[in-house]
Amino acid sequence: MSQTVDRALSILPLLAEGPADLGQVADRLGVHKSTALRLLRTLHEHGMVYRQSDQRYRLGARLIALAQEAMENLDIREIAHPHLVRLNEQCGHTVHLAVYEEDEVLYIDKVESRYPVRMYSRIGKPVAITVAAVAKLLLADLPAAERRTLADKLDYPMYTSRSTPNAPAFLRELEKVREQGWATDLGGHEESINCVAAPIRGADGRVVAAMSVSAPNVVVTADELLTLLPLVRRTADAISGEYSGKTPVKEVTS
Amino acid sequence: MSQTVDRALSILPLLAEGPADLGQVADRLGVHKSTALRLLRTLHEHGMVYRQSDQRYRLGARLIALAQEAMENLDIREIAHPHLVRLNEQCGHTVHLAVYEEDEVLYIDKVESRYPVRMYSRIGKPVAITVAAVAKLLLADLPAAERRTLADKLDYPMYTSRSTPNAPAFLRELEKVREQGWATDLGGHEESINCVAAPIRGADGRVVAAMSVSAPNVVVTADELLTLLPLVRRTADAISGEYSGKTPVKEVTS
DNA sequence: CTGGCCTGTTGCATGCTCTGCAACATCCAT
DNA sequence: ATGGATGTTGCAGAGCATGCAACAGGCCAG
Repeated sequence: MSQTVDRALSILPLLAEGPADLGQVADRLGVHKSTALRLLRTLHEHGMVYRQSDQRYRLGARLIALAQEAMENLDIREIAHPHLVRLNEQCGHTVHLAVYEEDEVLYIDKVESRYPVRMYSRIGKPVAITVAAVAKLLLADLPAAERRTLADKLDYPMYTSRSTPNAPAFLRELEKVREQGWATDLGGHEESINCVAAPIRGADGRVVAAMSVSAPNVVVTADELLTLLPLVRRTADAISGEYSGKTPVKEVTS
Repeated sequence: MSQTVDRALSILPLLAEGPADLGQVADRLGVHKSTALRLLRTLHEHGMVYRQSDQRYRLGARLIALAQEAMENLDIREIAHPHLVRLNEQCGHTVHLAVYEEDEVLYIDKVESRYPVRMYSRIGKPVAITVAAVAKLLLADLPAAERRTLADKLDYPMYTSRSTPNAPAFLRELEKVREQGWATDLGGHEESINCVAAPIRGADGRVVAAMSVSAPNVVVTADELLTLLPLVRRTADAISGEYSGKTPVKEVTS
């Protein structure tokens, strides 16, 4: 809607791929160098980009700090965290918390496995949306029409032979997940890693977040992991209860 | 430099304080509601802000994802991480890695203490710049003029009775840190927590990052923690060596 | 040393694009 | 129903971003 801002913001994902110099930015934006320079300057003043010693630009520190504050403002996270920790203490595996927002699913919290083998994932990282158990739960709760639109828009990378191959298969899976009220990912993202996930619901019954327990085959088999399902669901329900019960009003001392 | 972008970006820190509605945003920007609306719409299209169910805006998921990528692009982090883990295995305490950028110091990596008592800090969180040991190291390396300018600009919150009280004291402390090549924070941020920190230097000898070991009084006394100094310095030097040695050129497959 | 080439920077005139206004829409509480 | 919130749209005017061209500075090769 606003051309200038639109262009400026387009610079950020571009720089996320790696540092770039003025010329490269101008080219990829399709604008004159001087225009790109002024946009970058403005971004710089706000700390959104940083100019490294070789004069190239990369994403700046303020961006990281803002994202940090953004995550701390998500109150599901605060409420859920102690529960996640407790679950981790009980089962020992990696526990994740994720939310859906505008065609993306993001991990917003994580408690590491106490086993030496850890999986690669990071808070803030977008989830493999077509295969992750938490993603299935979050998407399964969308209205059917929206689900279909989104499913068509997605790519279906074959991380492994058990990855969701295409939109129809994905929609069928979502329907199943929707009915059973929980989800799994059995080697769909990484061959040797399995997950069980359960939904966290708000007062109105809508899914506001999802949590999962993940473990590699070498630690527990998929079947053994599935025995944890009741525990995971109980934890998720406990969080749901607390989230719905407490006043969702946040007092911010500004 | 660019008014429109400037205004749009000003919205982000504003929303970081907490969700706000259109009117509040317009007021605090000093613009007409319709203007604020269009800016917010543009931010929304880029996923930088999110409109929650009560129509208020808050920071969006793309911001978090971008920050995530930004951190992954910092190569000091990749190089340092295994060293930090090893140090943590040796001493058991919380290990932090931080960088300075444009008047801010940020934690960019952390390995948690293996003791049950943990300290509150998060990756991406800005550091208490006037007291943290890592901050002192990073600032002590700036040119004297810049140091003075910055010191004047800062606030000096008295977190504890041992916090740095004002600019002159801070500059004196920086001078000392600069000469000795390491730094401590003995209860300057939280009464019962002490840190020892050492600098990580690039090929040109400039400090590019700083790392610290932190532990609460209840686990080890300040004196005991200080005995770890040689180990911390050795680790920092090892990282420095690897960072300088390797080709700093980053190949990006675009 | 000197010339060419590359990248980043500045001043300026043009006109596109952003702005504020006012009217409208919508919702809630009175 | 009626008033007053809040969010939204169309429009005309002008403020501001744009691209151009000229300049500055670094780097390499000759």
